[in-house]
Amino acid sequence: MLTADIPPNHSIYIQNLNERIKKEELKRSLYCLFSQFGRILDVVALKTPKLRGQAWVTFSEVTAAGHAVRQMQNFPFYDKPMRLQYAKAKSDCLAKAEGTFVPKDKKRKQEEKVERKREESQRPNTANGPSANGPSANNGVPAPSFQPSGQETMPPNNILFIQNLPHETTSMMLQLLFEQYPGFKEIRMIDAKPGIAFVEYEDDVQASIAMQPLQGFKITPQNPMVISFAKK
DNA sequence: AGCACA
Repeated sequence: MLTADIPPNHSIYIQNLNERIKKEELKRSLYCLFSQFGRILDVVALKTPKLRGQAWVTFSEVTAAGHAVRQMQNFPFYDKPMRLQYAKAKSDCLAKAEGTFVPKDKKRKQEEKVERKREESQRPNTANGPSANGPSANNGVPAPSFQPSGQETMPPNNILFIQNLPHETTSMMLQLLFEQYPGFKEIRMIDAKPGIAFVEYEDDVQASIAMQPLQGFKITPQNPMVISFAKK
């Protein structure tokens, strides 16, 4: 089994992410998407040359990470199928919580210990030449199946915007879910736009209270719903 | 492809 000889970990390692998405939006969207599996302790994404297109999501429970890796494999996210594995190392946030966190310079020393075997008198100048990566015009990738496109960062609103619903979803199904929370007013769906819905509450606070427990709720196994505040 | 915590 080539896929992963990596032992279970609280953190999952995600690759093949859309590199055009800004770091903060990416982290927000990953948080929304993965919170269905359990409590998320941290999301890490860097845009450095070596680390772009990748992210780590750390769960409070290893079992949550396991479910995430299996169920979200190849999930189309910003138009690209996610590749998921367990992370290879423990996340710093967890190590800090356990009090076993080793600051970075000490970590370096440990690595050097291993490298001492190959002690080289001098490093040949084979290091990275000037990067030949021009700003390649990211060949326009259109209309993904799941495109949060900044919605997560909307300010609170009494209307919620729901995405990634299976096309067979009815407003009655959604009502059963959303009316459990106080202040519920109505569901609005648009026949010409399957897969999305608007849910109205009396006020912003009630809307955000409903958003949290229903975030990532699955009407079918393939459709964790993605909830954000509607645009004003 | 690429396994970090700015």
